[in-house]
Amino acid sequence: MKQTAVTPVVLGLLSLGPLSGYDIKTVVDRSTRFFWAASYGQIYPELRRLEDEGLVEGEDAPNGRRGRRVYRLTEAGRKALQDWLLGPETTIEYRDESLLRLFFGDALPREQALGLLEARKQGHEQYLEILRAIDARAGQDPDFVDLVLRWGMDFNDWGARWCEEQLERLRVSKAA
Amino acid sequence: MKQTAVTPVVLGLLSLGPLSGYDIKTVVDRSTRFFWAASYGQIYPELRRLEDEGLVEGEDAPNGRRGRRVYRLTEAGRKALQDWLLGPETTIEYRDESLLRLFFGDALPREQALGLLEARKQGHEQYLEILRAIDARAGQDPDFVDLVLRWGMDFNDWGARWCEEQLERLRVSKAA
DNA sequence: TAGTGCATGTAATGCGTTACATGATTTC
DNA sequence: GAAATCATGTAACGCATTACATGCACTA
Repeated sequence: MKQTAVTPVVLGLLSLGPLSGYDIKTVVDRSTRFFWAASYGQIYPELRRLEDEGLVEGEDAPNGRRGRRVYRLTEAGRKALQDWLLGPETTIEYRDESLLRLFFGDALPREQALGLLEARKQGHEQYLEILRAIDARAGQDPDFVDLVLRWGMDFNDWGARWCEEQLERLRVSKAA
Repeated sequence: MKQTAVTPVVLGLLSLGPLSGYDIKTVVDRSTRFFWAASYGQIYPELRRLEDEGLVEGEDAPNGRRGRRVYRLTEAGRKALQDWLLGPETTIEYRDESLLRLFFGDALPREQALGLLEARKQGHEQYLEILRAIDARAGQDPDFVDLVLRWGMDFNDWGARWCEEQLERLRVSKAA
């Protein structure tokens, strides 16, 4: 079975219930996009491909005259999702621009370099607020969906504290 | 000035001292690749582009008959790096496959889903070991290079603990 | 009736990785 | 003398994003 970056998201979201391509994009933008984005240009072709492979089944479900096609996971699709979940990890790729900046902080006067740390801290704090807002309106999400949201909040909380600690440490070592 | 993903790494690494394209790739693979990768296919064309723009200067420094070209940052290049360091953040894109798996953990029987968390924990532990090994042989790195390494170790330490805590919490809630 | 949201889809573009080619030098 | 490392470079490929096109339905 062919795998691209979008395959597991589509399969995974459909495991939570039937969705249209548009729905999938909407849900992605409200949830996984924080650690796994997907665009229309990937989603629609992928849905057709998965249907050809028998992993999902599409059904026309128009709203009045407006077309709409809803997909649901087949048994084979659920199996494929589980195989992926239990299989070996393939993609290990992070891109953290703020960390890259920090890494080159020595190219800046000390005060401005510390500003980079301060900015990172604020980034964490803002992120935490966004996630808290999502958390507040989150109803009864499945356990592991909830777990990942919790991770996001805990991580950003930790990250903000870490920056603060280092800021203090570096300010002291500068004074020394 | 044109910016691609590889621009800041090249400029940044050259700010620490003159390097060849090959050197840059080697250093990247030992340091930034954890949060910012780069390939030969990006590095070599980028060096020429940056030279055309006057941000770096290349000098032939062959070893015997074997060609070698070493680049150093110009004043304009240092300025460009600083501008980037202080400018607005552009790329915010994470890909965390392990988190994506966790997110869809509900599609698995409970025990196997908890295995996903356990696997993530082990991932953090292994990563931590790798970084500790780097830390041990790290000599006198610049402050902020050091800071980022420290971040990596602290983050993975935190991550492993977090997984452990959640594992305990979920095991209890299951028993309830 | 104008604007927003629903809904599907594709073409162009840009970019990064992979794989390959070439050859010198060092090390075992 | 074979293997690993140094060193540069490019072409092909795959993939994801962006932008665009189209049109219905609801609501202020």
